[in-house]
Amino acid sequence: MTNTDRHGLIARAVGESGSATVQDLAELTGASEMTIRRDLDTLAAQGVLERVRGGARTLLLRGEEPPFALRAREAVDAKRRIAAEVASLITDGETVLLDSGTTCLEVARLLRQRPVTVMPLSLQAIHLFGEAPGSTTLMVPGGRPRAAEGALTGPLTLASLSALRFDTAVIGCCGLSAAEGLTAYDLDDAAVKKASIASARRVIAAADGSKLGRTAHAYVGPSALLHTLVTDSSAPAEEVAALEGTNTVVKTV
Amino acid sequence: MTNTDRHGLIARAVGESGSATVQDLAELTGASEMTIRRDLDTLAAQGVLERVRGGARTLLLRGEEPPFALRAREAVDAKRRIAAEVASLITDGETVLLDSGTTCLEVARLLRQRPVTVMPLSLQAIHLFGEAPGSTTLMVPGGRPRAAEGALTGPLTLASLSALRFDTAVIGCCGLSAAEGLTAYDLDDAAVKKASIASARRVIAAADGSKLGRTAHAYVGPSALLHTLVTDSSAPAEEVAALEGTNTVVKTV
DNA sequence: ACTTTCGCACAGAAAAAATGTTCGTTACGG
DNA sequence: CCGTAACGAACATTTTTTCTGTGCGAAAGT
Repeated sequence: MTNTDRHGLIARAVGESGSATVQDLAELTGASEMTIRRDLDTLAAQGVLERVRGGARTLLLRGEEPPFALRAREAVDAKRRIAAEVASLITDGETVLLDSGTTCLEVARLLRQRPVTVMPLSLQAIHLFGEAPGSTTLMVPGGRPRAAEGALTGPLTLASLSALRFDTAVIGCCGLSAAEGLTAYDLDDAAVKKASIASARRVIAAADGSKLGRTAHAYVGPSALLHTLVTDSSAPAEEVAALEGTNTVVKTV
Repeated sequence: MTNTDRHGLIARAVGESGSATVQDLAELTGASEMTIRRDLDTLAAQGVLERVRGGARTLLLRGEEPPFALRAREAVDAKRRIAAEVASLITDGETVLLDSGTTCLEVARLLRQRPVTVMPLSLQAIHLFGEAPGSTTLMVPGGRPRAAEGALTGPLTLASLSALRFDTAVIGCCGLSAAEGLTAYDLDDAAVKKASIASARRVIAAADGSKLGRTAHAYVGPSALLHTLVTDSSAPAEEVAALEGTNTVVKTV
């Protein structure tokens, strides 16, 4: 049991039951209470949960966007596979616009060292490219970083997007359905996605199955804007069929 | 002797004599040749020196800008002191534009956790703020990162600057004299500095003594544009006097 | 006032990084 | 084409760092 495993266990336990005491978690993981306290502090700092005296409480159940650190723990395998497929759809030499979100971050990992021009819309992805200046050309959009992930939003971001054109935009989403279209948790985020789609010749959406058929608050646009959707086999079949009816190519990995 | 010490020794040895063999360096540092090879690979990746068969060669003596990783090793103390003084000149609540360069990076370290709004012009500084989202508000400018430091330049950067106004701009420079004005190594960099100065109400230059009286290729503007100059005691006295004659307040730390 | 929880400080344990050695492979100079 | 020096991969060892548990006094809640 590594510390990361334990963190995962704790995050899941707290997330499922809504809250947990330090004692419970110590018993569950086999670690000492002191260790659990340290873990909880760490996870609280990451925005995974909220620290309360005696234990911890989940941050969900409030209609808010799940914290990035929490989302990053979910469906990692599916995201990796989806990202691999997306990366394979991108040809060397292309200019690529990379949206924020955990799936797109995986795509960023795969694009490193490849001869493409990339403009990522999150600080985390920018870090990835900035640290290993390989054959990839990096463009940084302006903006104000939002939340733990550092998703760039605001007028500067929109201005940067409107000044450029891309071969491909890789878009993540919080909700997607043929009926309700593409939706995001945050209005600013939605505006950025809208502008991203507008400045790319080809739009690839990367969304694991849990996103399909779901609708979030902020509307981005109709699903017909997407040229390709890459998802996994957990996607609801009827939703996939409906999306294919709107001229979107659906690839299931 | 830590590995960092050894890296410093190697960098200095190669820098002074122009080149060195693996054997020489192994003898000098007391480490094995394998370790030296690994060190040289590391330093080469950082852009401190160039790897050649049998040893390493300096990257200087070619009229180019000294690599960032090399500059970062020089005059660290002076830079820290200068940065501390600059940070003390900035009031809580201000909006601050932070130029690229090693000295400004030190200022960035000191501004973390302080309640100010900062827009750094280098990726390295953006990383600093991005990782510890304290009470500091971060703004990211657009642009193309240049060189190892990730100094942002280009039309996107200029557009970001022209869209905003700042209370204070902290400017680093490669050369500064009362007669020749403010100069930079790179034309793009100079353009960014020019725009930075234009969009700030107050301009603070941070330059250790070695920069004063020196002139680089790209002209930014007259020294009178600077409201305050923070430098250290190694600055040539006549140059300091001349700058004070152009309405610039000079602070020596 | 009493109990529980916290978190610091230290010591030991575990993990990670750095280093040295060996040895087969590769590049350069005759 | 061969010999020599240099290189770098793989492994063992050492060093450093990080993680973890325990004891104890302080702080928070009841």
